[in-house]
Amino acid sequence: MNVFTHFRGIIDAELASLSVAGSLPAEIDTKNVAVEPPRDASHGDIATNAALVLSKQAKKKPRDIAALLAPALEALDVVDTVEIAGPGFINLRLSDSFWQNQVQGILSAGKAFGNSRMGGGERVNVEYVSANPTGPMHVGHVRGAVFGDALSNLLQKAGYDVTKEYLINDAGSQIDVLARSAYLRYCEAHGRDIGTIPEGLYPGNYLVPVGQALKEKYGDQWLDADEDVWLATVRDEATDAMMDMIRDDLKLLGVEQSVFFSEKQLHASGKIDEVVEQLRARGHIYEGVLEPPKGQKDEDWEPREQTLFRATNFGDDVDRPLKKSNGDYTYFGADIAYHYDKYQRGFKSMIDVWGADHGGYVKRMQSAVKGLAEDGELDVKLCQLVRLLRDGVPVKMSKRSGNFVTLREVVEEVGRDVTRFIMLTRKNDAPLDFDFAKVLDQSKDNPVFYVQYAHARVCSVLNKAKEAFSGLDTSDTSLAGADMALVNHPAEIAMIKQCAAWPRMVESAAEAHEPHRIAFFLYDLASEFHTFWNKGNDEPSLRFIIEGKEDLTKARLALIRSVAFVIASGLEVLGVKPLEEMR
RNA sequence: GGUCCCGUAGCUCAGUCGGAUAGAGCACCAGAUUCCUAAUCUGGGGGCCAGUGGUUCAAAUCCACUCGGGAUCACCA
Repeated sequence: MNVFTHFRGIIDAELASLSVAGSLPAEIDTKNVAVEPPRDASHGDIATNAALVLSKQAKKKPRDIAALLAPALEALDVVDTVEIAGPGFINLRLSDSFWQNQVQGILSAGKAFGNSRMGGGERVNVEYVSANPTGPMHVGHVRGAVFGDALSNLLQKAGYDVTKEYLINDAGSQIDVLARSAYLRYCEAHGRDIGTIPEGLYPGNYLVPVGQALKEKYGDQWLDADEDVWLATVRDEATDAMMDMIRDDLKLLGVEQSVFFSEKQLHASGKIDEVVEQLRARGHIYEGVLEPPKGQKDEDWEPREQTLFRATNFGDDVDRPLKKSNGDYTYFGADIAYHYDKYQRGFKSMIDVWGADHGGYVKRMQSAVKGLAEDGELDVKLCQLVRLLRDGVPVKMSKRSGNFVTLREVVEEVGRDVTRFIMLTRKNDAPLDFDFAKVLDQSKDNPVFYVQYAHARVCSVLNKAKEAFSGLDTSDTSLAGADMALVNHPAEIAMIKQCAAWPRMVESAAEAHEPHRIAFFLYDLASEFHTFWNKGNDEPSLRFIIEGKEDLTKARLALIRSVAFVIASGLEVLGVKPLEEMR
């Protein structure tokens, strides 16, 4: 249960009955009322600004409203004290027994603790990665992949019905380049000397096996043939091969999307025409000439009449072209149709995860969604660059020479779990440093290690306890029956409170579409746990296993088992496996 | 020139729908060590939240402008 929404319900009910009693106006708007943990723990466990928010509506002083509300809250069994503080905050302090009782709930929920119904089963589409199928995944793709995946998991946990999706950009001119590059390798497979790969084609060795496969499947029929003979087939074959490779790479990272949507199919199905006509019918499209961009001299710029979408009607800066000079649709044109397709498939809520270099594209896409469907919602999350380092020294990469670090290399060197966790240790729109040495460091400076270590320590204590008390049942159901009243040290209660904050964390992170908050929360929780552990060094009576006191030991085991469940629950969102022992 | 993102302790960064005395890690300073895993621990100093103005009972948070850093700007995706 989410402690704060629980009390929110109680406070709302009390406000309503004050309305009925005439102490507050009949119609009150409580949507800005917050029931949350106070920033300063000395203010208690739960704080509400209700009196402040309602002051103007009720035409009463905040502290007077607080005084109306306080008695009913004071009357609750689980509330120890109620105080009216500062300008009119109401601070509640809950009884130890209330917190102690939370442990049982956590143990019975297990890793499902924190699951929320906030989303109400609403369908959400999260599109991420969508790397061009022209080569293997490289580090630049990793962050978006991990972010999108964790965000999807997070939304799922918060009660949304999430579809993880990938758009295959298999229609653009880069696919022709891919096909020509693969064709060269096909010639090479037939023993031709291809020399150095010409500028503008993909030089990577990963196309060698594709050339081989083409040779085996199609023989020598295309040698010395015109491009229009083989291009279409090689395009398809090469794209398929690249997508297989990309799916394998993603699998290494633990990313498995359920829908792979082909841009080419979008063109072929006539969907784009359909959507453009629909926009035209709504008056969002016209033929016109754009102003040249200011401040930047572009020699090639020439005024030209083209098909434009009135993005400016929806907050964009200029209207955007839907067709290229050769009559083909622009990527934007196709993308509008793609988003409309998602909408028609039942996703009113869509999230796109892009690299930060696509930031200039956000407004026009959101404009298009608004232009097509008033109730459609598109949130675009931009992921900033990852700086790869090795012992503090930047790793040099050059895309031109094909010398980039691949996703596979990263995952094979440091592991999936470490890669995923580190990618979420920064806000998505802030740049992130990824140091091969530091992420494997086994010290508290490394958040992955620190969190994993906390989980492993709990597992280790549970094992030790079975040795200390022969026949002790440490199963979750047994621990759930422990006498939690024995766990009453302030540090223990604080530990429970932090675990109990987990459901609220899930909801707020999901609402903000910010999975990194989970990583920070886990770090804080682990930190609290380690600190508690260390207290046992100074004060042996605070250790988890107390010889001769089986009931107390069991209660403490129940507590730390809860901590482990919350950590496991959080790691699951991040797509990281909790460790039962280190190394 | 337009647009978007960023600017918080010496460094790297958190900061929830606007909420009470702005937090953490590193670094620095001072202590601790027979201990369930020392793969260290405890405590301390350190801030004009880039700046100015505005909205509000209340602003790091919202709005406007300025400064500084990055990204991007029809016919690529």
